[in-house]
Amino acid sequence: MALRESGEDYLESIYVLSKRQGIVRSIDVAEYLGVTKASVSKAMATLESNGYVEMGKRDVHLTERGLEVARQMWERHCFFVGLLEDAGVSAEVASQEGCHMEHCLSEESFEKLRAMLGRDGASAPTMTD
Amino acid sequence: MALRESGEDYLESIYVLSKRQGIVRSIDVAEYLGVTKASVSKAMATLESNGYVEMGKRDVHLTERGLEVARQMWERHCFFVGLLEDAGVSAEVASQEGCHMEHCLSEESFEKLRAMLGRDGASAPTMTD
DNA sequence: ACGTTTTGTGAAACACGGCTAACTTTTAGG
DNA sequence: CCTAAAAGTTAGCCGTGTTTCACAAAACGT
Repeated sequence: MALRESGEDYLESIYVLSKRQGIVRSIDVAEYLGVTKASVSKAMATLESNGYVEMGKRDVHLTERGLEVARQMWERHCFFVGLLEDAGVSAEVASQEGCHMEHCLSEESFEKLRAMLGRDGASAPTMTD
Repeated sequence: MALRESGEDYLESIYVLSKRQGIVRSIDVAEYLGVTKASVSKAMATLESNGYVEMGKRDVHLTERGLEVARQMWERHCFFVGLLEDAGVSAEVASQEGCHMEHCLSEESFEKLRAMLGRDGASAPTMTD
């Protein structure tokens, strides 16, 4: 089953939160994404059944497969946020809007775009985003 | 009621088709977007009740309000498709993916991005897209 | 160790945006 | 004209992703 935009967002947030705080619980994801814990619970069940995450008693973590997606999303997030900020968009708005742009492109198109714009990760947002 | 991504797509397609052929019928929109005529019928009812389109007996046309949105979407479409094509993405893929990117940014952010990348419409796709 | 608070889950509902199928209305050919 | 095809509408369904509300389970302070 293919990953949807919302699934990618959940994976990305687990990735970011795990770098920030180590162990990630559902409630952390809910707060980070601004959804209810029930939504996270349901989403995690789906992601687990598709092999993207594993759920312990009180934590969630990415599988190899989930990590790959999460890293890719985060990389794109950084790219688009950086691009928008360089264009003069506020950090807050850039972060919000970059969140949507990161799901629009195929891997191939993204790489081509990044190559052309020559933003090879040097200006990635900090982990505190 | 705020316009969703799909609503913007409908408006944009009416705009493009009206330039191409003058009068636009629901069936034309359905074919252009690859959805059923039932879907178009439903969407038009919503768009009409929100003042974006007006429906005659056998045609649909944009109101002032709808036209403004449609033009803006088309402008962004051209921008993103051109950008991706310049990056080496095929016309077909660029058109598909640009279709999604055009809904991600606020007016303000888009203008800033366009200003920075200096693509002031010179390389807009042709109307036959 | 007990009770309270925090966290997670389950059921039911909703909005959205698609679909099919059946129907009506309009158009157009013979 | 009259009928057949094309276009439009309506009703009902589905999948996705939310929500709220009630409840279960775990963690924690005293």
